[in-house]
Amino acid sequence: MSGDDGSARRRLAALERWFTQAARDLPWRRRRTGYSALVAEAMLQQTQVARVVDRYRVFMRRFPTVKALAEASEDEVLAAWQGLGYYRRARNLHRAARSIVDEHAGRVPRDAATLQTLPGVGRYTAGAIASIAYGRPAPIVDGNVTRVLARWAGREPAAAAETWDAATRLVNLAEHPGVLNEALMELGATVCTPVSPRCEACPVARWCEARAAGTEATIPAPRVRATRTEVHHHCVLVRRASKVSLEQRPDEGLWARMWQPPTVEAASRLTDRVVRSRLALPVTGLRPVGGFVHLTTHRRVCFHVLAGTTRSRRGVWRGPGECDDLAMSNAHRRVLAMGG
DNA sequence: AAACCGGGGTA
DNA sequence: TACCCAGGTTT
Repeated sequence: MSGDDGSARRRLAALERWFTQAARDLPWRRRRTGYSALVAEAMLQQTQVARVVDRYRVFMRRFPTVKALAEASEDEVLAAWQGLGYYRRARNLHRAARSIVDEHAGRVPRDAATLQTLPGVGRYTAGAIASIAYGRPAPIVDGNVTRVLARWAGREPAAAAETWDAATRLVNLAEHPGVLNEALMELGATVCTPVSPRCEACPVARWCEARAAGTEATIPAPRVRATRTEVHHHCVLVRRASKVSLEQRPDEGLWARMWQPPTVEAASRLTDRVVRSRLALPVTGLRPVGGFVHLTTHRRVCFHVLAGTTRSRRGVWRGPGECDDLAMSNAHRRVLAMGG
């Protein structure tokens, strides 16, 4: 072992010790299995811990085992994911469960390379499951790790490949790979935060180059975001008796395969009569009932909600409170609520 | 390498 | 308002 490795080991040991006493009590830390790690990591992709905690508990009660998840329908899984966003994660998790049952004897793979063959499991998620659930020395790089390592080195985040190399060196020097990996993320989430890092509470502050240079608040520099394109969704609450008509969105793109009221999409706002002319159902008494703006990462979606009636019976119909089993975005739940 | 994919908490 | 988040997939 080189002297550098020796000091690196001491720093990592300090970080691991810190984690064992500072770790938040999170539901997926109570009982560690490959399946619980898979579900948690899928939910946590681009989503903050606080938003996942309750959803994880409900999801695990509904689908307690890989087998239970594999046997569910895609619509059931999407409905359980409702409101979490990035719905492709739910479809990938569902496909991964079926792959585990069909091709891996119902056992979650233990090595990162095999894990990465599962749908929705990339290098990060594979490394997280392999290290945290199974103790393997697999590296992970997420938003937290990138920021922590950049500040530790006192410079802007390196190219991805270099960050992965650094994470690989660290995890190979760790006493407990899973503990180190979680410690790096926990540090980024609770101490080495994007704004106002709490360096006084940091177990590795005395070795931090950004701290020494006083640059911890400016690393990393804010990213430039693409501007959101504006789109207009004209949603029509088509009533017959006390029910409304629902349709399924296309297989690809925003809210793929999720449910919505009959909708006419356009680049700009349409008049009511143009909306009516583009509906599949014959609608009478069409009138506007409101609107709102829904923001996603890449779009500014202007919802224009209209209501009308029809005598047609075609399509899928649901009464108030009969939509819980259908996968629907938060925005479309809001649209339905405008129907009174 | 860059675009696309949600939604909400936070300052 | 604009930032960020236990990223993955596709082009």
